Amino acid sequence: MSTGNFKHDLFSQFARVAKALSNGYRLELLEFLAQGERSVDALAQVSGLTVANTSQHLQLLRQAGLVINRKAGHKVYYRLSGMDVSALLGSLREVAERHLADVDRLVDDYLKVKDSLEPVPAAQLLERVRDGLVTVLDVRPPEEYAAGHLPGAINIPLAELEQQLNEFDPSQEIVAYCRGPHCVLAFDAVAKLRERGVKARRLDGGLPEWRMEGFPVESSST
Amino acid sequence: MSTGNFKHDLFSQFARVAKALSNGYRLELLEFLAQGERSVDALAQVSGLTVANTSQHLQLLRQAGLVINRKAGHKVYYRLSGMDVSALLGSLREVAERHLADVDRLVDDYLKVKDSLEPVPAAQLLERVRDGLVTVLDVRPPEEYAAGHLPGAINIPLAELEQQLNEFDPSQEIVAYCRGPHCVLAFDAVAKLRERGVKARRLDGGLPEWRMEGFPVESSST
DNA sequence: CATAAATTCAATAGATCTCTTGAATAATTG
DNA sequence: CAATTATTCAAGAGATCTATTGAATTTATG
Repeated sequence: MSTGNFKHDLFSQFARVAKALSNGYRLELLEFLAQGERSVDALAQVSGLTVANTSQHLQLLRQAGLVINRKAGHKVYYRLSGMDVSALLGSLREVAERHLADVDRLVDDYLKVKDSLEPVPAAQLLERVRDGLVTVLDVRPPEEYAAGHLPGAINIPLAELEQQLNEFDPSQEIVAYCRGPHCVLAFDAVAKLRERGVKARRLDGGLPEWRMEGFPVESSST
Repeated sequence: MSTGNFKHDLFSQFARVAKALSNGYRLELLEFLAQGERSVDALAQVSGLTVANTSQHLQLLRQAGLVINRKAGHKVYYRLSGMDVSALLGSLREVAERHLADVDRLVDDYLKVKDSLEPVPAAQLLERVRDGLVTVLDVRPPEEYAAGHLPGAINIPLAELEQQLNEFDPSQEIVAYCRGPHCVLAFDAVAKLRERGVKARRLDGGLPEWRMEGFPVESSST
């Protein structure tokens, strides 16, 4: 593999990492992994890929140094190799959003509410939670919530939000979050809550972004 | 291209950007472009690719939103579409260096001096330059120097350094820089200078990193 | 120890990427 | 306007990537 040309060899290695990111399904897997550790078939389920295919993608990600795995019983659990991987994904997202017209169009089409929903910055949320001014709502599936969530957040997956709407105090502001900046769950949750007259906003970013800022993360009994 | 699945479509777009980065030659081209605007055949020369091939790679980078171009006379000049692209490349570099054993080995093999050369952080260099304590040395080719360099830096390409060694005041510290964190030019320059008893160190990062920190950049008459 | 569950391995067809080659296009120069 | 220069276009061969399939491996369970 080595050509003896330092620069070329080095850049080929960098390219290897980028190549691992160059497939939509692998990026989806990485977003799931950014929520916390998951087994191969859990990932296969959420991504909609076959198990064998998921396994192959995960191995490729591992060879690129983006994820690591551990064996427990007859399951294999994968997770991100570090927070710098989340940072890299964030960088990729940002460049795509800023320079690709197609992304802009997509986001506009699907997240139309976007403009009307000024997101709450992480640092600001932390203050408000301390002052008891807001309720933090985690709308991800329970497994992801269990693997790690914002301190004090309550977990109501989007599907169940409808039923529990009347439990909310309309005077208390709700801040919802999910997997990341483009995760639709939080958008939908805020829309639903507002329809019912509940004051609701969206956190700027999801759990990985919160974690990257160095803020505390709570997790349920493992 | 659209599947109607928002998440999938969005991630496919992100993957498109990563795909553009998934080739060593394209990463090299991007590093050159991070120094400043260049024409297609200038890039073909420095990269060692044929012109047609270089053009193809550049078009792919353009479609991914990473570079933009302008036509002047019968030349086409390409440049990065923004500083966020430099940031993305830095993120990629960092992840690769931290999690890929091959990169570690490469860097160790070729940049052995690394440990003995504590690099100077950009902010620190700025202070020292103001106090007149150091001479800043740009060892890149003159075209890249002309396109932008650190304020007050003198330009002596590595090849010519040998001849001009006795011009340096041995009591004055030299800080050398080139294209980026793994650019060998600065490493070699520092090694050469030290051999001759000149106090020399390396800047932490190259011009793109300096620029990203928001420090001033000087450029010669265009 | 046989069976089941979770993951990986191996082989393959079809799609995509990359480099080369030679021609086509556009702008400049004499 | 013909010749030159810089870039892009188009087509094709060979390499690489991706999803599928079915078998192999590893660990737990009854």
